[in-house]
Amino acid sequence: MSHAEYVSSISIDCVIFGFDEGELKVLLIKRAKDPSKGGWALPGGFVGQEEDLDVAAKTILEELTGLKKIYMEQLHTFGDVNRYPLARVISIVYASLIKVGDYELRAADNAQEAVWHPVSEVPQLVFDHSKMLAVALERLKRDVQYQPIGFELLPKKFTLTQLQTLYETVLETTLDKRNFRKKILGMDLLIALDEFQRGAPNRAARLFKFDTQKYKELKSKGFMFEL
Amino acid sequence: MSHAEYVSSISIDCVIFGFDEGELKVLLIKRAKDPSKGGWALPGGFVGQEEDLDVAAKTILEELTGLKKIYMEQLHTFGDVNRYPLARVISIVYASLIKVGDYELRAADNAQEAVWHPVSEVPQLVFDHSKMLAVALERLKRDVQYQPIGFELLPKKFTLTQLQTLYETVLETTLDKRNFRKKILGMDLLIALDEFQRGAPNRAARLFKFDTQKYKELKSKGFMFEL
DNA sequence: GCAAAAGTGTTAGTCATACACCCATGT
DNA sequence: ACATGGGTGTATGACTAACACTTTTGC
Repeated sequence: MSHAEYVSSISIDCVIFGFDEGELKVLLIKRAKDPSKGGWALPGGFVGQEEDLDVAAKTILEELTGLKKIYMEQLHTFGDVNRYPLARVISIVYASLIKVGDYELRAADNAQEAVWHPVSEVPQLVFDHSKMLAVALERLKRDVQYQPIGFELLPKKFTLTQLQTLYETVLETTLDKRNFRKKILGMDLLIALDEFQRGAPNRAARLFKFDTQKYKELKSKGFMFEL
Repeated sequence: MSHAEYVSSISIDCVIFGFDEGELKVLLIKRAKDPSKGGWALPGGFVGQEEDLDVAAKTILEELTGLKKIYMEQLHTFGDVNRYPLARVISIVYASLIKVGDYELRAADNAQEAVWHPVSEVPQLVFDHSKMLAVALERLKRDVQYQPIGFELLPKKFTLTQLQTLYETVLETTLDKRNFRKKILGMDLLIALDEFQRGAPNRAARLFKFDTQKYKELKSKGFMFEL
C-alpha cells in the first residue's frame, strides 16, 4: 500500500474551557463560512502541510484567544467518514483550560464571533462537535479526580470557596466545606495570602494562590481527590 | 481556507500488549517493505478513504492477529511533519490488550514476521514508534490504577499469583500477597472455581475467573487500586 | 441588627499497611 | 524429607465522612 494512495485533510478543533461566575464555560464560535455557516462550532482550523500538530493547535488557539503558552492536551481524533459534509476530514481535538478574564476574545477568519457559553446550556453544534465536547467534558471530569486543577482556571488569587465551587461544578456534586478545606490545605498546595476579598456584603474571604512548584509535582505525579 | 488545500495520508499503528510467562509483551512486526525494510515496527497500516477510524483499526488488528471483538482504545495521534520519511503521514495509535495464547500470529502483507517482545527489552523501532510505545506504556500504567485489568490479558482461569504478577509487572512494583488478595477478593470481582492448577512442584493453586458483569461495572465506573 | 458567607474541630468508621508462619504438593 | 510456592489474620495508623455553630462584614 502506497503512502499516497489515500489522503485526507486534517483539521484541529479546540475545546477551551473557562470558569466564570461560578460556571464552567466553553468557547464557541459562530461559523462565518459554509458548510454550516452561522452554526455554533468549536474553534478550529486546518493543519498546514508543514505544521506539526501541536504547533498547529497552538497557532489556532493563539489566533482565537490571543494567548500563548497555554497548557493544551490532545484529546481524541475524530475520523468518521461522513463527519464533515464536503470531504473526508479527520479532526484532532485539543483541549485547554484558561482563565476567562485574561484574554480578549477576537474572532478569527472563520468566525463571526467567539463567545463563552455555559456548558450546561450549549446550543446545538455543527458536525460532530457535540460529541467532541462530550468527550472533553468526560475527560475533564475524570482528570480532576487524579490531578489538581484550578491553576489554569482561576485567577491568580482566589478564595477557597471559589476553588470549591470549581470542583463542585466540574464534578457535578456538592462537597463539604470543612472537609474540602482540610483536604486541600493538607496538600500543601496553596499559599495563604495576607489579602482579603473586598466588596462583598459579608465577611471578607482570605485569598490564596497556588504553590506553582508543588502544583506541577502533584500534577505529574497524580493524586487522588475524593470527597 | 478550502478543505482540500492540505492533505495527508492517515495511518493507524497498534500497540498490542500481551502477558505471558510473567512478562508484559508487545507485538512487533519486521517490516517487509521500504522505508525501513527489515526494521522492527508496531503493526499498522493505512486508513482507507471510506473507512471509519475505529473500523480501520479493527481491520488492521484482525489482519494481524486473526481476532475480532477486541477491546481497543484510541490513544494518541502522532503527526510531526517529519515523523515518516517519504511523505506527511499522520498516524493514529490504538492500543489493545489481548491474551497471548489465544491467537495465531500470522504476518500481514507488510510484515515479514510478527513476534511478541518483552517490553523490558524492545529493540529499536522505526520512525517514531518507540515514542508511541512509551506513551502506550505510560497510559497502561495509569489506567491500571483506576480500572481493573486482567480480563483482557489473562487466560479465562487463572491463579491469584498470576493476577498479582500482572499488576506487579505493569506497575513496576512489588505488592504484598496478603493485602493484594484481601483487596482483590473484597471487590467481589472474582469467582473462585473448584479447580486447581496442576503439574507444579508445589501446592496447587486455586483457579479463579472474572465475574464479567462486575468487571464491566468497575471498568466503566473506575475504581482505585493502591497497594 | 440583620443578612450572607467565612471560618473552624471532633468523632466514628473504614481502609491501607506492615508483618510471619503453616500447608499442600511433586520430586 | 525437602524445596517450592499457596494460603491465611491481626494490629496500627491514616484517611474519609458526617455534622453545627460562631465570626466578620456591608448595608
